[in-house]
Amino acid sequence: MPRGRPRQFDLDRALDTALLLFWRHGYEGTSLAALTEAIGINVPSLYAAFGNKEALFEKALARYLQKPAAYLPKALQEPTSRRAVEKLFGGAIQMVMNPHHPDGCLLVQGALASGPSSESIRQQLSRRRAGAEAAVRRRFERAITEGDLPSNVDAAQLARYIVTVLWGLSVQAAGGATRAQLKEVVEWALRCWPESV
Amino acid sequence: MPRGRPRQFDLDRALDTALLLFWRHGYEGTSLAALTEAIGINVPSLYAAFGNKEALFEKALARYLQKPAAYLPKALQEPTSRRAVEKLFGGAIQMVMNPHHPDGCLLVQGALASGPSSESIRQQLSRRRAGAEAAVRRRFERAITEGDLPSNVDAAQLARYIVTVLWGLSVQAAGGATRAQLKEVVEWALRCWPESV
DNA sequence: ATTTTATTGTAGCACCCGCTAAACAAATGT
DNA sequence: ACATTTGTTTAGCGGGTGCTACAATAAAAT
Repeated sequence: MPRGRPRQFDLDRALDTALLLFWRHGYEGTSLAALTEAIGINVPSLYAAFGNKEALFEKALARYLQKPAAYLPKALQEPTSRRAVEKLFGGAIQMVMNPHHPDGCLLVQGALASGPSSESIRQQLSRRRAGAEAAVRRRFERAITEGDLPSNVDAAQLARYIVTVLWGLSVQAAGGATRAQLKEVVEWALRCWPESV
Repeated sequence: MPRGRPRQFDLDRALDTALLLFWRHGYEGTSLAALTEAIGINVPSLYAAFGNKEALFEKALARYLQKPAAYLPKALQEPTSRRAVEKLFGGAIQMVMNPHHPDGCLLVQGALASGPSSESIRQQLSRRRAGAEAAVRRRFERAITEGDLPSNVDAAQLARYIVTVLWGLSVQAAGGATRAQLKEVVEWALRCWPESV
């Protein structure tokens, strides 16, 4: 057991609660008062545990990527690129429409546009989105070397198209689309899939 | 000339300035102080002219739909649905990448997620997005009756797919994508276009 | 010239923002 | 028992938020 007085709340549960708030209301739309009230602690405890609002968001974001957004790297492990993308979209819809948490993707809802004080958060989310796109691109590059995708396909272009639809799904989810509707969107999106040979 | 002391600033120019700020920083990220400073007036003048922050945003939004976002209804006037969609995406890219104003679409950047105090703005933008989708859907329904699109195509589904890509383009633009990259995305998006007959 | 109407400038409202100092409480180490 | 370490509590900081009362100003109407 550590030295001093033991913490009276669970760090992970607190992070989960913070994640939900940031997810639903965005970085700017989530106040410290809302965070501390939802977690059930008071402000100094939050600061002692997480640093400040920005650091708390970053830790919540890391938690987001490890848990709800883990469907993405997992989907890319599918044996074929086509099945990877199908699983990617399937996982995205399942996450984005999960009634246990807000609709949409934190990488999009967190801070698309923001005031000057939240610029760094905005940029960080932008980088994370670029990271997701890069992961998809690398998967397609591998698919090309494996003959799974035609060699005349530009992996970067295809990846950018796929994640563009992905971010679009997040916007649609925020607008109240249903799961069935998003599935239809994905079906349309994949009709252009380049057949091998 | 009206009765009292004449207004010392131009309403339309002020609205344009407000629009740019809301567009770049979102509704929540734009403070009254930033607005009045950018317009060059002080707060009571703004309130006398526009009501309050919410009303100002709504008027800026109306201006946005009439000017920068006018490409959408205009594109739908093209003789064929295919050319309408091509022009729609072309216009979107041109707007979303215009160096004279922020990257992205106000309907997406304005308030995707927000705090409780901006809920009504969020919902209003959501309704506007749904309105855009409905306009595209109606154009496709017309195309089906004209034989321009196969009758087995679901106009609502296709419209939802198209605007999903559209909102995705806005997110990509906010992430620093180039015009050429967005054009490639659109090219991929349209490979699935249902051929007539 | 005076009254009327509308806009502008000054000043400040109540409230919320992110954040922190200082005292208190609960555990461990010696 | 006592000091040390750490978390919690209370209280409040400076500054920003959206917004408004009030007086000064500039035009038209009489």
